Amino acid sequence: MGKEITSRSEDYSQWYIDLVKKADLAENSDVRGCMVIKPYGYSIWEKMQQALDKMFKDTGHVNAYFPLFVPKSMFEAEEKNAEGFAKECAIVTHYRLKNDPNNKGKLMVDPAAKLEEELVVRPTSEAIIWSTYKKWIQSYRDLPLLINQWANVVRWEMRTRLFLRTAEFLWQEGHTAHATAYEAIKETEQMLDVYAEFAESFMAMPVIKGKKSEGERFPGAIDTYCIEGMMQDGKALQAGTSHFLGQNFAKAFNVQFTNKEGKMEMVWGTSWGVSTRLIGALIMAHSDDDGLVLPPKLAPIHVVIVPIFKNEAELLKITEQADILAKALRAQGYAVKFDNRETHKPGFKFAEWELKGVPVRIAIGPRDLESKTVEVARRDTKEKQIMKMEAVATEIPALLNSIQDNIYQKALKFRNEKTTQVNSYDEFKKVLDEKGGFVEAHWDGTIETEVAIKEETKATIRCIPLDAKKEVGVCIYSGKPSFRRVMFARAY
RNA sequence: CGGGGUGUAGCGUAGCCCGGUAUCGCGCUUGGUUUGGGACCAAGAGAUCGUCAGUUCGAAUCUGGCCACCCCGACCA
Repeated sequence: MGKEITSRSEDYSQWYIDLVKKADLAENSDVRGCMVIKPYGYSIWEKMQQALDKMFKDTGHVNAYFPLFVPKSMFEAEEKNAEGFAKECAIVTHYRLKNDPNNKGKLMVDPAAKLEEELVVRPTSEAIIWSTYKKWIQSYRDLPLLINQWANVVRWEMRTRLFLRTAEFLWQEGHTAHATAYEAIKETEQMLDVYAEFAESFMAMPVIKGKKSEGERFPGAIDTYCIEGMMQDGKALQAGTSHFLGQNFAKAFNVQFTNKEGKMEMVWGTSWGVSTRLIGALIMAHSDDDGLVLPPKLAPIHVVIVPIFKNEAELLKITEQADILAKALRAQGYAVKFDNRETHKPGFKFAEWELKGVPVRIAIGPRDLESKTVEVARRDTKEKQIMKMEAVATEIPALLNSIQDNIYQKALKFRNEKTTQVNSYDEFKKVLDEKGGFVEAHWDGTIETEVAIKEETKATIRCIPLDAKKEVGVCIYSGKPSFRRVMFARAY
C-alpha cells in the first residue's frame, strides 16, 4: 500500500528513515543536509518546547534572541570554542548578488560586495552572547543573568540524518552568568536535572546523568554534563548537555563585575541545550514496526475517534455521540481528533493513526450506538477493549496515564537489560559486538586510553555517571588503577 | 576529502549489456459499488528518461564532461 515501513530487525536505520517519512514528520529538503520539518513533526517539537519552556521559566529563566551571525573576530575570541567548531562553520563573505553579464538570467556574487569581516553563521551562540553580556554586567547586582533562546544553528556536518544530525537544526540554548563558581555549578547541575526530568517524565525515556570525559567535553567548557539515552538498537544517544564554562568566556570577552567588596572579578558562566534531535530520540526509544509510538504527554493528538458508518444518517448519529465524548475529554485538556473523512475506510484510518503514534483510538459504529459502548485501542500494546460510553470521560485519562507509564517502564527495562558490567577488555569487546548497550567498565582516566578504545571498538565513554559508586578496580585497557566505573557505548 | 553506488511521472521501479521516444505498482482524477483492520470494478490524467556535449538516419540505452543525491570510511557539543 506504499505505507509499509522496513522492520527494525531487517534494517534498523532504514526503519528509522521510513518511519520519519511515512509518519509525516520530516523529509529531506532540496538543500544538502537540511530537513523540512512537516506539520505533524513540528507539532511534536512544539509540545517539547511548551514543556521545556515552562520548566525554564519555573527555574527563573527568561527568553531573549541574539543574532544568527557572529563576526569572525568575535567568534575566535574563545580559542578552544572556536577551534572546536571551526571545521563545521558556514561563513558569509558577501552581501550582494548581481546579474551575470556572461550568463543571461543568472546571478553571480558581486565581488564589489565583499564584507570587511566575514560573518560566521552561529554553530552555537556563546560568543555573540558573552560579547553582549559584557555590556549588561557591571555589578554583582546585575547577576545572575538567566537567559534562554529558542533558535536555529548551523553545523556543516559531513553526514546527516533526519533529526539526529542535520546541517541546520532547531534548539534552545541557555546562557547564564553568575557571581561565583559555586552558583554556576549549581545552575549547570540544575539544568541537567531539568533535562533528565523532561526526558523521563515527558519523553518517557530513562536517561543516565553524568559528566563527559575530557575528550568528549564541549569546546570552551570546564565541565560538560549530559544525559544519555538508550535506543532500541543498543546504541546510546546524547539527549542533552549542560556546560560549566568557568570563567573561560568571561575572560575571552572581558566580562567583569564589581563584587560586594568593591573588587573586580570575572563572571562565571554556564550554557545548556537540547535540540530537535530529541525527536529522533523519541522515535528510536519507543516506536515499533507499525510506526510511531508517542508518549501521551508529547502527543499532538491524544485520542482519535474513528466513526464506522455505511451512510450519512449513521455518520450523523455517530457524530452526535463523538461530539459528546470529545467535548468531555477536551474539557480535561486532551487533544481529540474526530476523523470523519468520508474518503477513507476505517481500516485505513486505523493504520494511519497507528503510524502516527496517537496513543488512544476510539472506534464508534452502529453496534456501539445500540449497546452504548465504544471500542478503545491503545497504541503502545495494541490492546483493545470495549468501554461504556459513560465511562470514557473518566477512564481515558487514566488509560493515557497508564500508557505514559508503561512506555517508560518498557524503555527502562530494556535499558537495564542492555547495561552490562565487564571486567576485562575481551569481555568488553564481546559484549559490544554481541549485545550492545551500555557497558560499565573501569577506566584509568586518561585520554590516551579513551582514544585507543574508541579506535579499536568504536565505543566511546558516554559519561561518568553522577551516581557512580566508589569502587576500586583496574582499567580494562591499561590495567592501571581506577576507582569507579564509567559508561561506554557505541553512540549516534 | 578517500572508496562504492544511483539519477526514468508525486513516490517506488522495469527497460540499458544487444540503440527504434517508455513497463509495472502505489498515489492522483471521474463514475459506480463498498465501509467493524490499509476496498473493488471501470475509465482517465500525469515523463522534454539529472544535465551538457559527442557518435548515429535515430540515444533512456553507446562515449565523454559536469551536477546532484545516497551508502561505507574519515569527521560529528
